[in-house]
Amino acid sequence: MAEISNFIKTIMENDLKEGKVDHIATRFPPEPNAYLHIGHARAIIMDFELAKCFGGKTNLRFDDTNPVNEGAEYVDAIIENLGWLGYTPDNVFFGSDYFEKTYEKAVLLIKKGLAYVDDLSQEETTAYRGTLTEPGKDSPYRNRSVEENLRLFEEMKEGKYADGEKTLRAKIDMASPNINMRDPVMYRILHREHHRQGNKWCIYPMYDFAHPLQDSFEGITHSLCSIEYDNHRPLYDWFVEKCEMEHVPHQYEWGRLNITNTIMSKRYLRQLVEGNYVTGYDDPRMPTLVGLRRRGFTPSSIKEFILYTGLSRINSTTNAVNLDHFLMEDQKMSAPRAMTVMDPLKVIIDNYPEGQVEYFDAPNNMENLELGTHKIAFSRELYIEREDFIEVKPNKKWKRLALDSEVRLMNSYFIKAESVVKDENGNIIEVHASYDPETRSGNNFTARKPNGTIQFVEASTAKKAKFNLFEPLIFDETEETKGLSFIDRLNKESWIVKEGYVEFDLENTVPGDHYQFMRNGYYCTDKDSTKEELVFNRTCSLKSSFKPNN
RNA sequence: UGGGGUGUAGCCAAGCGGUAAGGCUUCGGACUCUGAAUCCGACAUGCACUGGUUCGAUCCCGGUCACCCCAGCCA
Repeated sequence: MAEISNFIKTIMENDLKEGKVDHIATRFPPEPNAYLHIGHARAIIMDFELAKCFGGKTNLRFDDTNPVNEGAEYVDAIIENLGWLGYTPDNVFFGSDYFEKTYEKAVLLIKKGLAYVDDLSQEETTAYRGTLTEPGKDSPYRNRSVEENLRLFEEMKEGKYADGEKTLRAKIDMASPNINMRDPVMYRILHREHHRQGNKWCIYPMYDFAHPLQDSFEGITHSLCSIEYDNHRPLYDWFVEKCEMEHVPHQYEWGRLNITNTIMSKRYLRQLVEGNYVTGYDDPRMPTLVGLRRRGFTPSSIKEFILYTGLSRINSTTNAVNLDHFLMEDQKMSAPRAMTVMDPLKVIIDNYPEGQVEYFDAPNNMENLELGTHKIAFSRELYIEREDFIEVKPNKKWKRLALDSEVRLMNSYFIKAESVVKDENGNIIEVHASYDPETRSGNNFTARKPNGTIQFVEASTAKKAKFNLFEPLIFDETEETKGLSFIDRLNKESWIVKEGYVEFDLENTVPGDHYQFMRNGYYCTDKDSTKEELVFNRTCSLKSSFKPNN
């Protein structure tokens, strides 16, 4: 695995060296309200790998301080995804586990005169906050006595007030140029059932108040988050200090990772699912972990991608080919290689005995012979890829089949195309060819060089298959689509299904199996496969230096 | 327009005062029972721009420009 190296690691090294910390502890804090995607994978991998570098620990902490959208089904999915990536948290905690302790800290702040109960409505709060360029003004309730605040907060907790009627706010500075410091709300009233706490609470702490406390309770040393929280760091530090936290965690930010032409925001992902633009969160075109998995991405390919991509404080958009590269790197020595025909054209070997079928032993992976061999059938009737045949060779660079020229059928014989049969519209429906027994695979035949090597499948034994050829969801970014909503920019032609054949050997394949279908690229068996027909998702293509025009 | 963050090649990204790592992409060439893979080779006199300090600046200082984030009782 690639060695991890980035500015956060340097910070950790220095903190350790300078004695600022004596251990490293990180946490991955998802809110259980969405499926994890590749962006989360980066956070997970960084949190775990960075801690691992120093023999530290990493907690999984569900940030469930807002009962509105959160649910247990996401908890299980997140734990499962983490396991898939190969990580076992040292602890699994819930932010809601700390509600009692968090409440006590809020009381402490009230007692210190640093928090107050506010009666302003939501609209009024917004108005009082001021704008980016104008300072806010103090709430008329800002100077209530400690006793009154204590009583009111207690009453909030007891459910005496309706949602939105009151809030608990930190008393900081309504004129701060940093809007996050203008008396942020610490607690809001929400008469909602919590997925773990039930109806025990009707006040819930806000992220800004809860998060630093949770980090402290757990002894987190380096609290890593994305760059948009940069503005919240002063507040994070303020709460840690004013709440007199024994352990002092620190927040560090990094830039978000985007992939070209895909959408990562949970809101948009949800729209794609709910609008039936995709078949679900595990649609192979989705950037979710379950989607990538179904498409054929492996945990190690994702890890390598993340580790090689690195990180900085810049929000970056990596080209999707980078992802493909690491998948291919991961698969090339381990995925069995097999022949397929996705757009079949019948070839009849006229000089091959009718009714005879012979079998060849083909290596599963020419570069890794340890993977063993499989049987390839050969007979008088075969299918080749339609694009691998042309009547008249366009130029000397054409490396496929053409009339009067010879190619090697991979793992079997040389064949020479002799004539074609066309239908009434002039389309080629059959190619007649001859084979040369001398050129049998394994004979080390060197007397002639073939024009090239192409794939084939034996007609009577091949199994039907469907190939989902698609791009990950593409969101056009052109001049014409500028300003359109993301859903209107969605390229709906991004899923092409081809119906063809695979070698019958793949009959015993299981959903999730990986193959390289030679020049067609890497594929993964889909769960939609049936006994009659296998379904494959293209995971990534190979590079091709073939240009049809040269 | 207040505050904060960030600008190193087509895309990521190291570098933190001593003369621009690495990966991906791209382009040549060799090899090939995959037009793949592999192997060789090429690819920033330049670090947003501009002044200054210095023997020396991508690194330090000043100015300018561009992009991103912040006005939820979301996280």
